[in-house]
Amino acid sequence: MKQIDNIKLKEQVREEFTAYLNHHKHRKTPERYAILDHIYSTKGHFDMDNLYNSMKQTHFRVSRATLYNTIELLLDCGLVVKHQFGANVSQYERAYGNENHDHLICLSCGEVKEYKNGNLFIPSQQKKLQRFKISYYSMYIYGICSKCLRAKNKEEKKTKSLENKISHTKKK
Amino acid sequence: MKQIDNIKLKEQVREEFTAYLNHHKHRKTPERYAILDHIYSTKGHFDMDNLYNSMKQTHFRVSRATLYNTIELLLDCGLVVKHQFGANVSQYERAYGNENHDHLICLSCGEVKEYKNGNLFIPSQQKKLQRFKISYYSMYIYGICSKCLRAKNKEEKKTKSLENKISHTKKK
DNA sequence: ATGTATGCAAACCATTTGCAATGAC
DNA sequence: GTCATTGCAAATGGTTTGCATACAT
Repeated sequence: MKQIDNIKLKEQVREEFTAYLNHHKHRKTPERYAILDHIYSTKGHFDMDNLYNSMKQTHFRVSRATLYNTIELLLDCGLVVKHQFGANVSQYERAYGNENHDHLICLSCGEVKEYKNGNLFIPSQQKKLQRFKISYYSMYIYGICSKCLRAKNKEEKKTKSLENKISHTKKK
Repeated sequence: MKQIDNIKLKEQVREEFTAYLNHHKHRKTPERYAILDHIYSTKGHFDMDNLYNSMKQTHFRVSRATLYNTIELLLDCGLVVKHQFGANVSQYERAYGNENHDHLICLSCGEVKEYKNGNLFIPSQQKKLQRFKISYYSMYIYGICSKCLRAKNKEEKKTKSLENKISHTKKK
């Protein structure tokens, strides 16, 4: 069932890409379709290194240069979205058939989690932006994740009990 | 009047920074305060090159290494916010006393505009994020700005009239 | 046949790092 | 006096670029 959905999705996406390539008079090379297909074969975020390595393992290896070229096209036609959370590498994510979601980024460990918001982007706000044609938006919420919070609390407890001991000793 | 406000703001910010430095047992060097002061002397976005060059022109020159060191501290204590819109350089922005706003980023010309939203971040949503302690958030809205939209429309009109002429000629 | 797209390797450039000298504590 | 911080210069590494070759049109 899900399998079938994904095949359908891939077809739709391929068509959209073809339309884009035609309209802009770009060539329809096998590399470009292979990359698109590969990106739409997995969910979640990826970076160029991920993509390069995982494609190398398939029968279709493409150069890094082509990867960068093609991702540029995919960004331009809106099939892929680019993120730059604090780290040095850019992260990418497929955009078609991908529900809009925010990103929770932990400032401590750097982990990025998706968070499906309700309908954050209220139509009334779109009105105010008449003079700006919105393609998409990204919401990044920075903070401390539960795991790091717990670790931090532990740490503080330790420090406090240590401080108490010291002041206790001093009093003596 | 505004002058005075800014002086007050700078004082508050300096105090907050001092508290942070004390708490983390970092040294209170003149460079660090000079950088903080400089950042809070101007509004809007800046990148490291901007900052470096504009500080070079004042009596207080600091090295790039120190700039990067200090900005790290300022990010950590929340006095500065970092943005990575599509370009290769990171953009920074002072965070204290700076109303929360979204960023409209033009995919065509790369211009970044601020957009003061209402209260986008509704308390009810915070509830759902109990397990994540929010420090701040960034909303990036990508699209085409009014200037580029107009340019694009013009272009398309031109192309169409040209196409018409050609098909007209062919018919003949 | 033409010229765009690919792959490779070199170049680029923002950021990071190593280390000697400085100065905050 | 001690050791964190500064400044300089070199290193790093993701991304871009130049160019010869391949191949979509």
